[in-house]
Amino acid sequence: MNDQELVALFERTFPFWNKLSLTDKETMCRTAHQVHFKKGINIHDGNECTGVILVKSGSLRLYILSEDGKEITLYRIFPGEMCMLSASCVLETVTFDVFVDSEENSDCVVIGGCIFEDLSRRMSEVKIFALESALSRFSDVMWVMQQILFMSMDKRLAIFLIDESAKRGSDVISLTHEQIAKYMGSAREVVSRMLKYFSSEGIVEVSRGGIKIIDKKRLRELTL
Amino acid sequence: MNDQELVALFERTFPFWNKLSLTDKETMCRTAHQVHFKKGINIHDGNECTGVILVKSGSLRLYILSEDGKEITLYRIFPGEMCMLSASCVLETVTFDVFVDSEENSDCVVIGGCIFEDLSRRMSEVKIFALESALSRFSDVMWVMQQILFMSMDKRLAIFLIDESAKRGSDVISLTHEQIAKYMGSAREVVSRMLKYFSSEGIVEVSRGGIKIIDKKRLRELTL
DNA sequence: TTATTTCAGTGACTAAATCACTAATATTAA
DNA sequence: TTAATATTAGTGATTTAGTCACTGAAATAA
Repeated sequence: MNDQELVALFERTFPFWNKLSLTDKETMCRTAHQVHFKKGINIHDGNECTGVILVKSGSLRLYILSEDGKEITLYRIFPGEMCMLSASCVLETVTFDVFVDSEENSDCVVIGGCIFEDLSRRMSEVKIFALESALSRFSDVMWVMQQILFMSMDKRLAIFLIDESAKRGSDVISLTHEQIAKYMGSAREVVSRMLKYFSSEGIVEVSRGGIKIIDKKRLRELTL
Repeated sequence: MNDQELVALFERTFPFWNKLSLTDKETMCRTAHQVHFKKGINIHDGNECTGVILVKSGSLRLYILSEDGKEITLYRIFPGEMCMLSASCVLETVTFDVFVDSEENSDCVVIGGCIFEDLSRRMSEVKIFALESALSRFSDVMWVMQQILFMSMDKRLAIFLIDESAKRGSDVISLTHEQIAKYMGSAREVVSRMLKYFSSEGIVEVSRGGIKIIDKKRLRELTL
């Protein structure tokens, strides 16, 4: 990715881009790291301030982690999207630890925390953008929490499968039960058993590493 | 509460107060409602934009509600604190519904949503304040979620009792099992049973409408 | 004092998570 | 091409927490 492409990326990601001084623009371009993350590695672990991560390709998963290793996926970050919560130093009001993993081989641009922090201190537009970005994820997280806290497993799994199939534009979902459980904040065995039930009802067809939706109508009914 | 007191309240609540124009200050004072809420009534229900609520006395409870009536308390608001999430129109990025009840007879000052909205559109300081206020609650909510999702009931109850006793500065906690269950996002029966167990272990003493902490050391150990 | 409401106790049941293990399928290395 | 290893899935048993349906005790109001 050359400088021109980087500027174009920043321009469409940051609404404040054109209000920046030339020096600031230059600094951002110069200090931005282009990083490739291999599938399955940890990118951010709540301790250091990794910075603002823009996803060019692949996808990231942001989650919270319990002492005994249980993970709850808060949301996933797809190409064109951004991860603001990994820039904890920019957002002093955010005090909980999040973890970010790459789900696939992912190409990202990382803007160092202190660069962004400095910018946000000097320019209210930048600060507002950072706060709004973080806050909009609050709503995503609350949707996840409402699902976990209020909905039955069959409904949640149905919602997940419908969403996933829509997102991929395919009736085949290539995920292991383990992965699905992680995304849903549940356990593999629970997902396996529920999929077996769905399968016995002719709603899906399960095979190693994949689920095929057979009866989308029935699945939709389960989401109501 | 007279005008002078109102100004003093605004001054210590809103860091942007002194940057407001005289007209804006005047508008805020004139339009602010002083409201008394009776114990146990619903103040905000996610539909309308109630506005920014400042608590002078009493306390409010902010919670989410499931379709079948289950409540999860996100946080409580005490004198000197403020509720920004009830001003949904100011925060377009917040899309989930919250409910607010008065826990006790409470005296509040309510600033209409549109007044605050107008202000936050014109002045970035106000917008930043609104966003930061909302975002700082994000962290509170995540702490609640981590408790519900990751901790066992005995640990959670121990934490709750320790917190509550510290907050009241007393070893006697005057709450019903029902109330405790609501605060903890659990069920009355579960709380009752766990309190019975604590009581059998000599950690607490339970009586109608109250719990007395006997062995704070043991209770603290449970929170680890 | 009685009636009603509020609060707490309890057994039975259910959902989901956890544990401990087996079996099947892929992948890698010899 | 096997054999070895790793990954993925299946399953019964157990535990935890939440739900349901009910009883009884205590407080408050009529």
